[in-house]
Amino acid sequence: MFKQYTGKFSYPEIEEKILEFWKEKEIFEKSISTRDESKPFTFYEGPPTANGKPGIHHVMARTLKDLVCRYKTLQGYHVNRKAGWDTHGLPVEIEVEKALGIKNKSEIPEFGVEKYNAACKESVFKYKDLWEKMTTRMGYWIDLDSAYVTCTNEYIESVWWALKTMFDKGLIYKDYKIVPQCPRSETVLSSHELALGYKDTKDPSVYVLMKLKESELTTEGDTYFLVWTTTPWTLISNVALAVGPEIDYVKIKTEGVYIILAKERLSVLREEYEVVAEYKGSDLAGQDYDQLFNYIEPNKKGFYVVEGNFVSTEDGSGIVHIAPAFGADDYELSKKFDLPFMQPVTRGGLFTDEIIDFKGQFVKDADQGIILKLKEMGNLYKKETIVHSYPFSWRFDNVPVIYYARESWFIKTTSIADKMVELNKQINWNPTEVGSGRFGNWLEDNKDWALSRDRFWATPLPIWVSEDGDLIAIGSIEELKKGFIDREGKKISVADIEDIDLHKPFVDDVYFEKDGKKYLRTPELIDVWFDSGAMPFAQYHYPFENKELFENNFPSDFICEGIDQTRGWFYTLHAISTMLFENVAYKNIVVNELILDKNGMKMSKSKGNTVDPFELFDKYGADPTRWYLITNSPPWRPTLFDEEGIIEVQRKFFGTLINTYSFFTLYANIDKFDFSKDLIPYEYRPEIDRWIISKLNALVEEFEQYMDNYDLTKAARAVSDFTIDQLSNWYVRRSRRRFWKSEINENKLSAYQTLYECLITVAKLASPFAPFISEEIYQNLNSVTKNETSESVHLVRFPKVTFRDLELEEKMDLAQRVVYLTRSMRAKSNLKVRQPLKRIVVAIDKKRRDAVSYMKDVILEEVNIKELEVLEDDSSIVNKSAKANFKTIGPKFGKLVKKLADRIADFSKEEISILESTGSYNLKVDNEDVNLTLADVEIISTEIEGWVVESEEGVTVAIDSEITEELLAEGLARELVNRIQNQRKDSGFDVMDRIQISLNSDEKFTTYINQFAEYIKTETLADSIGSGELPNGTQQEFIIGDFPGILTISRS
RNA sequence: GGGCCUGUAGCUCAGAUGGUUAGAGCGCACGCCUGAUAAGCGUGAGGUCAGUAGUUCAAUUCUACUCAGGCCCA
Repeated sequence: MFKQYTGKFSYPEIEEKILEFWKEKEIFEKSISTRDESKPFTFYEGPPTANGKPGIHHVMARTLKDLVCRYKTLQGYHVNRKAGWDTHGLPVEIEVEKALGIKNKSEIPEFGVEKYNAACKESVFKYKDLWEKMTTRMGYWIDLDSAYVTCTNEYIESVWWALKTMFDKGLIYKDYKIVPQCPRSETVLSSHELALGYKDTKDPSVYVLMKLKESELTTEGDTYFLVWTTTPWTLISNVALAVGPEIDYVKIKTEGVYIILAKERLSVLREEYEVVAEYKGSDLAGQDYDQLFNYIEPNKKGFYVVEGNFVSTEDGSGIVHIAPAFGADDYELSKKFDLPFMQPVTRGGLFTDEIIDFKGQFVKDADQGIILKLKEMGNLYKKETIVHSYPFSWRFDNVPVIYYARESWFIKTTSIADKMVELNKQINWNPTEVGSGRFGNWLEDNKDWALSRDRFWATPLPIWVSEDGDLIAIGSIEELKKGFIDREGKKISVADIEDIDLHKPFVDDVYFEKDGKKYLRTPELIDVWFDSGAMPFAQYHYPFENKELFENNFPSDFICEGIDQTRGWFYTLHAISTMLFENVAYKNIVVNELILDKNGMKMSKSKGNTVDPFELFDKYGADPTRWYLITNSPPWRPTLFDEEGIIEVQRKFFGTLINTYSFFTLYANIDKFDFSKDLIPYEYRPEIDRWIISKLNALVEEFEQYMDNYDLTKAARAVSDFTIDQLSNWYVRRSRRRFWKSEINENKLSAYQTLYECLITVAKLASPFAPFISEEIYQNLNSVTKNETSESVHLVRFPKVTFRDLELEEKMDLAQRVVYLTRSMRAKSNLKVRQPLKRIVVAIDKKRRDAVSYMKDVILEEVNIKELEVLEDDSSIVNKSAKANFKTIGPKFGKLVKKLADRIADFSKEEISILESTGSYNLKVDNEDVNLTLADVEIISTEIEGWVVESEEGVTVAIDSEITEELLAEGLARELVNRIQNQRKDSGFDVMDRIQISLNSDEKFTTYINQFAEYIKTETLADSIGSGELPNGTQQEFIIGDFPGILTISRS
């Protein structure tokens, strides 16, 4: 017996049961072990940080990853799926600091770095259970047991190997980097933290005059550059001025002096002025000016004008003051022009002693004093206050963030930028625009990777420095063992220590001795992005172990993550692979966008619009949730999440699929169909069976193309459309009768075999997307037939295309069109389908005429009409009209198109018939000869004289609505059958029960009915129709047409 | 400020290598069907294809700009 569903179909219950089945039978393991290792499909899992709760967007990404891997498995690939956890980094530290009540970075050494890092490690796994639970529950198949973890010694060792390799290639160097930092805690802020702290604040807006040195620009008299800043304290460190090379500047005369500023910024001047000269920015470059403050003696040449393409004329004066220690653009320019570097400010934001007037003052507090000083010096042109958005430390109220140059280690990615751009072209990006746009531009505009971080919980930078600045890099534990640690005044070899931990503080205590010099570790850690970018090899502890395994699995065939990873994981994978292996890290990539709430807002805890995946799974099941996420919109478009959508998916696709399955089992169980009989060759099956099999194979073809193209949304939609429109609404509906007819013959067997094949194939195609329900259907079907050798739908081979009949598909398509037209006409003229009608007439072009005749029986049965007539070509009663085919006449006739189209629309019957019979027609438009062929014109039959018609795409249908006595009788009989059937059901009779019918109505009605007594009996499984009393019968009154009556039925 | 994406019916989304009638589902109104039935089908209402300009015989589609939303980076 096939399993039947009575009552409610509980998705979560079934899914839980399937999960147990998978676990018990080790289906996931088998999905890998049954595949040939020599045909690998490599997938890399981007490691999530497990210290936050998983959300709906994780379900999205994981569904995508899962379904591609499952699909490739069906295709016979060996798909290793190793999970991974990202465990290092600032987000972890922040969580821990909160938990421990640490407010300031400097408190951490007091607290104890060892204890602190232990807390970090623990915190990372806080939500690991929840993550694993979600992963399992949603059916994401990934090997959690062998997951790589970035904070293990093995993993770090591989990362060290990579760093040393780069170091040896000369790719790692030390330089300054401008970072936003909280002066109170002396902590560098990540961009995320920075974003937390923006608020509107009042700042001085100061215009300063800087005097030009004598040159051809100063011939008229004293000349000044007008310079604008909102951070007066940085003026002390000014070393240059920047202008936009293409920007127009003017020299004006005002208040007895000459001032240079951007032409577009003249409005900032406080007095009347007179323009005396104009320059391009490039003309000003190189002009020297006087140093504004003389606290610091420059160590090289500065104080001249340089070109900077970041200069704008949106605000200020169009001349930007440059202080390399306090701005990223500034610093970059200073490198380019070899400008002096002045940093008279401590990390805590206090002026150093050399600034005698302001020493010890917090820079922001010194602003007012500096402005006063400028006024005294006569260099202050104008002072205002502005309100603008400026970042503050999120840790402390009212502590402004200071941009500050700090020493940092860099990787020279610019030296391999060209290679990265070139390799990027080999990657199949989905969607393509991310690869060429967002990612491509990022590569083109490559800057060296700022590698180091001044924190505690991350991979230590394995570089040791001697007193005189010599560097050595350590690339393995083996090498580390050559170092020493001093414990309790004794020098111990690292090789003698058992519990080596490649983290702080252990590695900080290790030192090396070489050529009489002592090397100490540089205190920095590395960017946690380096960890994840190293996963292709670090996950296998390469090159220390698994050499072959790594080589066979590099590069990966497929990765998939959110768009926010563009400059994160996508980049670090690419950069590291390019540097170490001169190869791409991934060949195909699917990028998914964010999931927004139904109003298009970003989901966040503070807005309370987040969605708990577990709730969805419990309410609707994982499959409907997965299906919804994939089919709703392509993954690379922002998805508006709406629970209603899941309900709809559940009802429409899954509901229909299960309904179709239930229909099959209802009759298959009655007839004990178990597929034990031989397969009937497709050629010998009835038309409708051949048709649906052909459509099914078309689906398989289409599906495979979409999937191979990573068009996952389209693939799933195709499965859904087939199931609902073709399989359920046409095939099953058309074939119902064949299933419930009692005798078992070849025809019925064919119906079973056909529907069975459709169901099991749909289950296979849907299985990557909806792994649970497809498994359920597969198991139900196969447990009876044992037709398939695979233990699970996820172990089968992808279906092969076995049978197509394109001609038949086209014919059925046409038949469907005629049927839909006819139904629509019935609806409009209020002619119920149960009332048989005499005749329909179809007018259609010659080519398709035979096809309609051929499909006659299907059409007639479906619309309950007795005859179908296809009008012949020369039929005088068909009116035709012509329409221009713009696609062909456009290129041919160009400007004539409009007039020609009007002319064609006005074609007479005669003109159309000439064109139809000879295949061409000559005419003149605007005195130009025009030769039309049949292809240039679309000819449509628009009406048939004396009939009501409906037409669509060249198919015109007319209906003969005359109802004869006999047709009326048949219609009444059908109505009666309908009532009897309903009553059977209401009375709780079984489908197979035979019944007796008693009918009491007027004589005329009985006469009509008696003409169709046999028909009624067959349809309703009745042994007799009479008018006598029926004991134990159920009764109902009815009105059919104009006839009232009483109907009684009882079981025979 | 820069880069990228998006804007089509009340809602969620298709679509068009540029071709004259822009589709589907949901929702709404009306009707139908039903031995798959807490389903299904049809009909109808509902659109300046965000706006402006350009290219073209022809633009919702291509180009430029503008506006709105989103993401990433400054």
